[in-house]
Amino acid sequence: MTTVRANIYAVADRAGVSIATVSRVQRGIGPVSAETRERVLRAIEELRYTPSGSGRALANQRAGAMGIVFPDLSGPYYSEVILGVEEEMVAAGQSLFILGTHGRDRCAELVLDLMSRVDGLIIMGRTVSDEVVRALEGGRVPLALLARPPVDGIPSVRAESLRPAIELTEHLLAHGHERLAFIGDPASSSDAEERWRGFAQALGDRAGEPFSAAFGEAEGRLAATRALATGATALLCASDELALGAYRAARARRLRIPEDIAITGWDDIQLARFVSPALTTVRQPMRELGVATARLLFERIAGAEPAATVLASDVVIRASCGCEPLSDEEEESHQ
Amino acid sequence: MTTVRANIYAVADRAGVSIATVSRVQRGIGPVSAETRERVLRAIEELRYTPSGSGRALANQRAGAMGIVFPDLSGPYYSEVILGVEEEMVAAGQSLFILGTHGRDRCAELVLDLMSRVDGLIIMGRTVSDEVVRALEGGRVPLALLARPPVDGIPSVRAESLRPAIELTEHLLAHGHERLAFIGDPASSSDAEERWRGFAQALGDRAGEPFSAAFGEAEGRLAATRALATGATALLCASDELALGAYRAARARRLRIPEDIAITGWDDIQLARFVSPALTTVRQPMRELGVATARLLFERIAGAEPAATVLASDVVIRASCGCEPLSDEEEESHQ
DNA sequence: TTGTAAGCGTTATCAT
DNA sequence: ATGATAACGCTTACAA
Repeated sequence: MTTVRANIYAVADRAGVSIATVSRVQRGIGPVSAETRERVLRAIEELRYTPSGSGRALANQRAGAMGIVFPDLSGPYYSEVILGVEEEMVAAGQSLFILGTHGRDRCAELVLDLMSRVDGLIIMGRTVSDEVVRALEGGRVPLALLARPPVDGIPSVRAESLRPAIELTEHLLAHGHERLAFIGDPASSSDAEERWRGFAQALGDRAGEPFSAAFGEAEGRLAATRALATGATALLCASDELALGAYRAARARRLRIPEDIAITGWDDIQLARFVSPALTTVRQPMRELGVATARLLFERIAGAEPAATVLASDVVIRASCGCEPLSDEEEESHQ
Repeated sequence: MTTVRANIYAVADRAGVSIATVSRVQRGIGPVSAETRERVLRAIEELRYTPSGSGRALANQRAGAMGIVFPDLSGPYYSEVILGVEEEMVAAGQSLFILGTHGRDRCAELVLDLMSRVDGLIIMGRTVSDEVVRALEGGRVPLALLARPPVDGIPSVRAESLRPAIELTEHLLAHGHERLAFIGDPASSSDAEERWRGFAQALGDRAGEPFSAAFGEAEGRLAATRALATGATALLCASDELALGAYRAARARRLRIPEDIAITGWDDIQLARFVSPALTTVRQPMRELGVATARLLFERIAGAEPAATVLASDVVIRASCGCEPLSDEEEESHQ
């Protein structure tokens, strides 16, 4: 089954040349006579020769690969961001390793192992602690952080959360709400934490406490139920998924959205446009987050010291906050 | 910035032993005296030594990595499947490369390059032609196919489409529909092709022609508009995204779903439960597809000749076909 | 128990 | 224009 692979010596033998010549022909560099090239190419073809990645990596002293460590691939957010990274990497001729931590312990070992196979590493979100990040840095290859704040000198790319959170909270206030509640766990990620901070900042001493919930529809439903029990009339949720849970909690209580209870989300997943009423939320530039992080990593590898980047996020007003629904045309223009 | 990395010689020097001993200690195999081990471990720690992946791969004659080639990461389907692959790979101690083709040409080169870095490769969907697959096989490392039919002797894992397509079509027929239309492009993937075949088979000479559309909401809307113009009263869509497009086409025509027009999807994305009316669709075991393919690949690498696998898909009846909506409790039991 | 030395498959520097 | 040959960093007989 596993065909024995032809190596550069086999090709050289077959073509009656040295391995150096084969290497030159293979990579299309250096001086080779047309006739020799012809012979070598034929041998390569006949033997179906492909250079070994590890041999090449060893000789080049570079793996030609990068890695990304992410918490989970569930939901549209992570996959979109990773897709951005992937496209940028491939465009730069690099292969991309992915490693999901899935809340696993011992993932530091896995990250370390991954690190030994790449020329650069992206660490996304709350996968490993700042401590581990510090330990990793300087260890082997350059790091870039994604969707988390910089750690010491290690730059990161993330989307802004504070300003949109304030804006959204003030928007709910402007709708006349007095009892607002925050659904989400500030401890779960730096993004969630910043959204909570914006909420609290806009509300001052009226902020109360967050109704803690991990990301996820079921958790959102539970937390929202608790919030509703306190008499809240507006729910600012840290993710669209949580908001969907809140929708269900509201329905279970026979509350109308937005008349009885206003709900907002975060991320602008496809679903946000389709639920009824359409969800007011915040759009993050997911793809761009990935692209920008890949570029940041390249710069670091090249020896530059790029600054941390914060990309803009935009509040998308739809109907769940109490505003008039957007027309289809207005929706289109958002795409 | 890029710290020079300590290699096995540096550690050996520091500990005053040979590189063989360092290697033994590092991997925890072979006889080493407690005292020596101690010294070596200290040196490893002080120098922050991690074995080079490429050096190791070269000496071991195995990369310790696998790869997956996928068409795109958009939508929940691909990311879920890839997540299944990733988890299984990591559980088996393998790293995972991802390569998206995004409809690129010249991706055969990229695949070839990837192949030279891995011990096994998963090829998903319509990324590369059967021809290229054949050329790849036997070239270097074992292959496993995912979401496409086996090619020659190369086994694959996929979800059944024919039976559910027939079942769904008959269900629409049972609702009294006489003019059914298929939305989707049978040429876009083997899955779509099989769904069309099931549709056509159940309908016999009443099947007509498919209203071709790539996967995607916008395409679905266009194709559905054309289908509606022919007087169709039931639309079987090859994906949930297409079905969402069909929803919009129906709304634009002021048609009620399901009273005036029945619509079904495929995939059971999260959205399917939230649109109104809830979407009747077909659920594929996405995660399991990934897991099963990873296992298949491992078996092949181990020298076995595993058979192709077809996993079951289930029709999920909701409201868009004309049935009574499921209660929340019934929904839960589906999860 | 430890060390020596021969690969593993490339690239790159010299000679020729 | 081509060919020896020495890295690259590791694993693994085989010797001591």
